[in-house]
Amino acid sequence: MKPIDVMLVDDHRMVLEGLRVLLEPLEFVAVTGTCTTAAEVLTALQAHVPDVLLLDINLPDQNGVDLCLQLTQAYPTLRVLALTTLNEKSYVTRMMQNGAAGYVLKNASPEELAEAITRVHAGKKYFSDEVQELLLQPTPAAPEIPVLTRREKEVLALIADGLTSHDIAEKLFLSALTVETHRRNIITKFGVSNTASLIKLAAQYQLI
Amino acid sequence: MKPIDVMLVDDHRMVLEGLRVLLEPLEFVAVTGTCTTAAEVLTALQAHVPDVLLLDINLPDQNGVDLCLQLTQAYPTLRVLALTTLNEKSYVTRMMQNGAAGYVLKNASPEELAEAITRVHAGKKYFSDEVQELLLQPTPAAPEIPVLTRREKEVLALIADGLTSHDIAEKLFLSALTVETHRRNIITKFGVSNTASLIKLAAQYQLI
DNA sequence: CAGAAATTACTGGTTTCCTGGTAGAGGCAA
DNA sequence: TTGCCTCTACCAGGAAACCAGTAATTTCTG
Repeated sequence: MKPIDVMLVDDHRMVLEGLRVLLEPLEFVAVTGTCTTAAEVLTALQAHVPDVLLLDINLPDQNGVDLCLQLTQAYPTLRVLALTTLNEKSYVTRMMQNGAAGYVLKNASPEELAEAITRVHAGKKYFSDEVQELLLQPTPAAPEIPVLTRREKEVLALIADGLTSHDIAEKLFLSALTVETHRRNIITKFGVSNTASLIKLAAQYQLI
Repeated sequence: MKPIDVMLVDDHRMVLEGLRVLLEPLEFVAVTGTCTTAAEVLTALQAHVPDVLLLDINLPDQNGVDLCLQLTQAYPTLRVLALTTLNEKSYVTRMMQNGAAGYVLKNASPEELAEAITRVHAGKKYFSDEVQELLLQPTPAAPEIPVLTRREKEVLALIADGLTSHDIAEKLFLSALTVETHRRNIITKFGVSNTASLIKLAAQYQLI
């Protein structure tokens, strides 16, 4: 039986060499190439598309999340298996949305790597146990960040810088009464009743 | 001539295998052991102290910065060479303060690794080029964060939550005039003139 | 082109904040 | 025991913010 054709992608040569060594005893796996950059991957796949690609997320010239999308669209038979230290839900979901077939952490044992390669090659998904636990945890709801108009954003920034409505009016060539109206509208949108909690929320939402 | 006795420490086996492979061709280097945790290192060094220890910073059971101090104090002949992806000045300075003889990034070539090992074994220091550049960059001055008393912190938090001085007085069982005085003192300490910029700075300094 | 949204500005009022000053009591450290 | 710091509280007044309402003009979008 033809062994699974595997290509390795990681920005560190020592990781690539280590992977080679760990996969070498597996008779059903054949490591046919290694790359340290996204550019190298793109060039290599023009000549030869492997069955499975072990793909790090941190690459020097392009992040692995975007590269994954690019590759899985261009080569539908390719199975991408993320191999990373980044155990974060947002990375996992984005990689899967971009066509990855699996997500493995770098602390995986050779046996786990072998199983992951086998499963994704067979058309199945594979996740490290830790990653599965992570995915099962509820995602806190994103705060309802108010939508501000262009002028409101300007006024908010100046409020946060400590300017009074009178100061802001002078700076923006407006009437102080106009600024007061903008101020009122901003406060209403944030659902607060004074400047202190307005600025606190704006800082939390990184609007200032 | 006796080859340099080197021990490798990293939480990922694939990195350890990769390092082995990269160092194997070097006749003046002998890899005598590998460890994936701080506990393993401590046990191994009781039996045998190498000349040079390649030490990752992220370990599962103890961080490499503290381990470095522990090891260099217990084994004065041991040369510790940090090997990490963490290219941050604070890590570099802390590792060197804790007795490390060198700091190398994981993107180093085998030649660079060889040179680093040789130099630290000879009693010299070694830094990757990127690390040297990093060390030469000026460190931005830390902001002068005001020191608040216990009561001031309480009042500040409540101000940030949008309470008026009257509300705060009720909540803390104080006179509103007392709260006004605390407020004035806080504003003076921050060197601002209104609540908006007070709360913005407090958020920046992570005091609320 | 029409309708909606944004922007501008106003009236009149109340509430809150800020400023400058003062001072006594309690706790703590030298 | 003394001196300093923290906390408490007060006075008076002006500045600023907040509140509720209204409305015309400009810009944007479908």
